[in-house]
Amino acid sequence: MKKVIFMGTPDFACSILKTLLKLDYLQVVAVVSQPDKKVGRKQEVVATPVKVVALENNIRVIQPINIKTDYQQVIDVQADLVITCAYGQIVPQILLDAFEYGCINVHASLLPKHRGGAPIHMAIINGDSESGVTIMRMVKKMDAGNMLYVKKVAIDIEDCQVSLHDKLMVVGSDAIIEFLPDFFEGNFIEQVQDESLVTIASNISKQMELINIENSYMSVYKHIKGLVGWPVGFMYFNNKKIKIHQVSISDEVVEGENGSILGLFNNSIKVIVDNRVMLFDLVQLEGKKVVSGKEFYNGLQKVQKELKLISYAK
RNA sequence: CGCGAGAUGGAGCAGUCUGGUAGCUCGUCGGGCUCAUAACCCGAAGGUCGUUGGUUCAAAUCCUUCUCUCGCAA
Repeated sequence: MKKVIFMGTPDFACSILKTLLKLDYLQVVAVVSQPDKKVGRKQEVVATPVKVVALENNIRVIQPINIKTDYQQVIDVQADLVITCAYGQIVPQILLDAFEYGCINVHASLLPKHRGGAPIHMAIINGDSESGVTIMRMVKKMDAGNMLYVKKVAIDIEDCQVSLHDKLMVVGSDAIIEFLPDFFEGNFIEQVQDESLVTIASNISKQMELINIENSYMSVYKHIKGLVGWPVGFMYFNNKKIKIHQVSISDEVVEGENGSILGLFNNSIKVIVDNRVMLFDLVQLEGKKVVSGKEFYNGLQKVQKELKLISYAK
């Protein structure tokens, strides 16, 4: 029975943790997660998803403020292996060296592409045709360690950040199940990452949430799709922010200014992008709830229907 | 007490500044028309304008209490 420490924070990491809990040849002896944070307008203190799962399973939870200095209690746990997945802090070298089997990480991209904190978002925004999960050794440099196991998945045209996230949760769990037995046996190959192919998927910045409607059709579409769920891309309409929560493509070709609203198709508004029709299915005006394109359109005054969706304020 | 927006028939909104007839785009129901579209035409039902109290001859509208929703910031 191997003793494992799991380190992770968001929902994505939960599925990995749950998978580990099902394996009978190892025991999760502790879980490390980010400190509870104040969230939302009311600033309520909320536990991380991984912490919630750990507590449900009566596993000890360690939440270092800064693991760079606050690592001793993790070492004291005395485990054989550390598995991390979207933990959110840089793990110091002393921890990387502290365990017999070392530290391995489950990363939601096909390394060396999309190293960093937002690999799923960037895979969609980039228009990639495939993604996957890479299990790798951890080194000091972020997501740069040797690759141990890769499992791919195709990205469909309709895939958004949320659907790819869900796919990768399944793939990640499968990868763990397939890989770990061989890993403990020493039956695996380490592959060095090709540094010339590295791309960085840093966390989504404020600026990246603004959709530039002047870009090409597919890049606008993929940009919106990549931000679905969180943080959700936006434009401006009538001098207010409008978030685009869901979008579809259409083959209809039209001439006209970008952002013009042509009317409705089913429950979506038809918007001109790059001389083609794009369907905005779910939108949300600043201060309002999420509504279908149809509901949004019904609420517009006659003059407002002449207004355009634009990518700059005023 | 972090900043801000909002609550109006079943849905989404206007009307509030400048108090005085409940409005728009849909949906629903009834009827008509029809080989096109988000179909079209005629008619109908449906709202104590979120909650409390106040000002006034008169409050959706002005002041006030509370509740809930959402955007931003974290």
